Amino acid sequence: MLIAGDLVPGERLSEAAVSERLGVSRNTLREAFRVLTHERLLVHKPHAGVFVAVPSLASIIDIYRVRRMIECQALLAAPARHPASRRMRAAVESALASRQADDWIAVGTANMEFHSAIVALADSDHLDRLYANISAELRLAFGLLDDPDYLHRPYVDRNVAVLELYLAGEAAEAAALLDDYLLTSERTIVAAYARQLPA
Amino acid sequence: MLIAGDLVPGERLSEAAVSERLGVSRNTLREAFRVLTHERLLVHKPHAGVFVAVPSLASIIDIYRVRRMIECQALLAAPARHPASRRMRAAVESALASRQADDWIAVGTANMEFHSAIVALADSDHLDRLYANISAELRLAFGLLDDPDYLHRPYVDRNVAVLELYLAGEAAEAAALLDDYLLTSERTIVAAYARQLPA
DNA sequence: AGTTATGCGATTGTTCAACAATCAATCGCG
DNA sequence: CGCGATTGATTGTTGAACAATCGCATAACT
Repeated sequence: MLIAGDLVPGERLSEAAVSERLGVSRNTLREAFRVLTHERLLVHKPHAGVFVAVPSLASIIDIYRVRRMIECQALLAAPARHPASRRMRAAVESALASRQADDWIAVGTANMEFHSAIVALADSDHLDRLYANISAELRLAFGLLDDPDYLHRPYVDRNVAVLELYLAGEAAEAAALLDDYLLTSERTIVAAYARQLPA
Repeated sequence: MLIAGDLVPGERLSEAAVSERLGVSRNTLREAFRVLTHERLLVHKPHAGVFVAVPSLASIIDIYRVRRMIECQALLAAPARHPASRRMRAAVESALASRQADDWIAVGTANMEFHSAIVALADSDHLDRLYANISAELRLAFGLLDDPDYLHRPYVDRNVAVLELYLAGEAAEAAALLDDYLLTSERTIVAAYARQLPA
């Protein structure tokens, strides 16, 4: 429900209401709340309840800083023909197909899968898990701005270019392109976010 | 108890026993177990219970890979005279004092604080949290090998050198030294670990 | 004898009900 | 109109209960 955008950031989640809604007991629900809070998707205010996290501007900027560091390093240090490159290719093709069908939410998830595959190039469980968390948090932020076309369209072709460069063995160029790409993406999101936040 | 080494990796934690030992109810304890499991300090086997995590060799190698990537990047990109440099200096001095007193556990925690401060140079909440998790996991591994002298002694002087270089504005040299330092540290740990594991 | 079924005991998974602690909003009062 | 006390609702925590599941020891069988 959180990553599907069914829940509005900032919304308070009553234990009684949600547990009845989901058909589980309060105690079981609290266990789930604890881990989701640890994943930063919920925030827990003692004696006040849990709320759907509202990604702050600072948090978004932080996320992009981490993404640039991790994704670019992963791409730079990746050996040629790493197994994860199959995932990259599959994600790119899925994005292209979804763009053809004008399904921009699918394009968005395909793009995120592409970046997740890039991180997988580093062969690190810890980085994979960190990236999964970051992605979920970013999804929450995306849910706030509703214009998937504008958000995801420009990056399909860039992903193709990054993939081509990497497959051609030009890792440094691929990383540089990715870094620039992430910077502009960050700028777009931050702008849209700042525009919408005061409202 | 986990990071203090009171619990042996692999040990099973009975809900009833631990809840009585700590004076909390089973439900409350299960909430705690859930987040500690999410932090990788415990492992949860369905219908079998939770166990103190046993850091695998693969996990240790992974941790060092992540450390090299994050710490070196943080050091490289850090602006001069970053606030966190005070933490670095304080940690180094604490380590020196503890070495004088032959308190090698204190030296170990001071060294870890030093590296935590390096990560703080990146000004990233997400990286700080990731590093806290990694540190706890590493502490668990250290608890398995009991020779704090051998594990921490060689690195006090290296930390001094890294700090000096960074403060002198030679970030690249500092990062290079740190990278080499982490590589030899990893080698030492892995060797000691592999030596002790079969027993 | 060795191996496979079987039953038992113990532990986890989950729920429910209850109560204390705490917070927020309402109401009353100066 | 501002401020403080009271009330109401929600969270925090506990204890007990029961079903589901697993590991193990016993028993049966080839």
